[in-house]
Amino acid sequence: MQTKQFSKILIDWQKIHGRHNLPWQVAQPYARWISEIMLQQTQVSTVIEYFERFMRRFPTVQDLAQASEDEVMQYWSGLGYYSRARNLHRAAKIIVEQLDGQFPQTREQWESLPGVGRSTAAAIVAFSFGVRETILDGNVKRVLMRIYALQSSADDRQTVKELWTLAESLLPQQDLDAYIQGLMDLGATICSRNPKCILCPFKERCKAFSLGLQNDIPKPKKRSRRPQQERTFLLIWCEDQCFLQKRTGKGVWKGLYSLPEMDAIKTEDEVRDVVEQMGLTVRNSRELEPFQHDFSHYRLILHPVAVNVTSKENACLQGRWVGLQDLPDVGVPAPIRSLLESFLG
DNA sequence: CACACGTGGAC
DNA sequence: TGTCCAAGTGT
Repeated sequence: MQTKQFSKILIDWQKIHGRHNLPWQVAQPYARWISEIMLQQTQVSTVIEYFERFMRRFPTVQDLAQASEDEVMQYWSGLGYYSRARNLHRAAKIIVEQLDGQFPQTREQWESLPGVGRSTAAAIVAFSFGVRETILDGNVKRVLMRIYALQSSADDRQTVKELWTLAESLLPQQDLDAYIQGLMDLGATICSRNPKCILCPFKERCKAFSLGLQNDIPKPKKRSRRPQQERTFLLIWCEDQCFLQKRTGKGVWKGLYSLPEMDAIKTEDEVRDVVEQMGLTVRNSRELEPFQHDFSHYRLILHPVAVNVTSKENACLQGRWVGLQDLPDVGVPAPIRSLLESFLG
């Protein structure tokens, strides 16, 4: 297929059937940057509310740079992949303090900021400044691999390299934003995992469709079985508040507030000992129903133990006490939020 | 370079 | 219930 023909079909389709009223569809680098980061590995329908709330609280890069990390995490709470929020905050400080509040205007400059890779950088400069750069996200990979019937794995190093080259070669001279948006819209709404080929503007030209291979491309990636981990979570509570600690070490949920944890499944007595060692006096305790939470790379079985203590006063305790009313103002992992809401509510 | 990094929805 | 995976990046 000719480059010009490919882009014309896509742009014509996008203008009629694509998405035009998403809240970040403005030619402003700040809004584009925030939305692109939020949209990494996250669906549009999930992002919309987060984006609008985030932009109300941090309308400019200066507002974001000046905010505390805790507050940024609060606004990201529930979205997942929290390194995105930490990197976003770091990058905002760099833009304000080192770049004099001026946004980069090239893909390479954006890529040097934390959390911004090639595809995100390309989307930001293309949508904000009309720079002729291509993206290559999951949508674009799927669309191109099907249209050209590329049967290798979408993660294959050589294939990815070829896809970047192919995507660049297909870039039009006009209507760049409709074209890029069209690639993503087509991938998200038509050329999805279970493609709706009948509705596709490329149905007469798609090699995968003509070969009946649309459901086999791209090849699903083989995933090793998830290991399972059991951990005990301490609901230390007093007067309608629970004790939370900020997670700082390696592993998931860094930067969020969560319950103190212990390895493996602990008995009530072991938990009470630990709480007493924290300098608190235990009034009583009880085990709550265990539940599971799946991460992309492992399964966690949470064993909550509620421990009622006599006082919140303790100088050696590093953390904060949180009640149901405060919960919306704290960055908390999704399953912990759900546990706290049911326990405190 | 394979793996860590979250969550919720689709099937 | 299991599995896949959605506008990827960092290490």
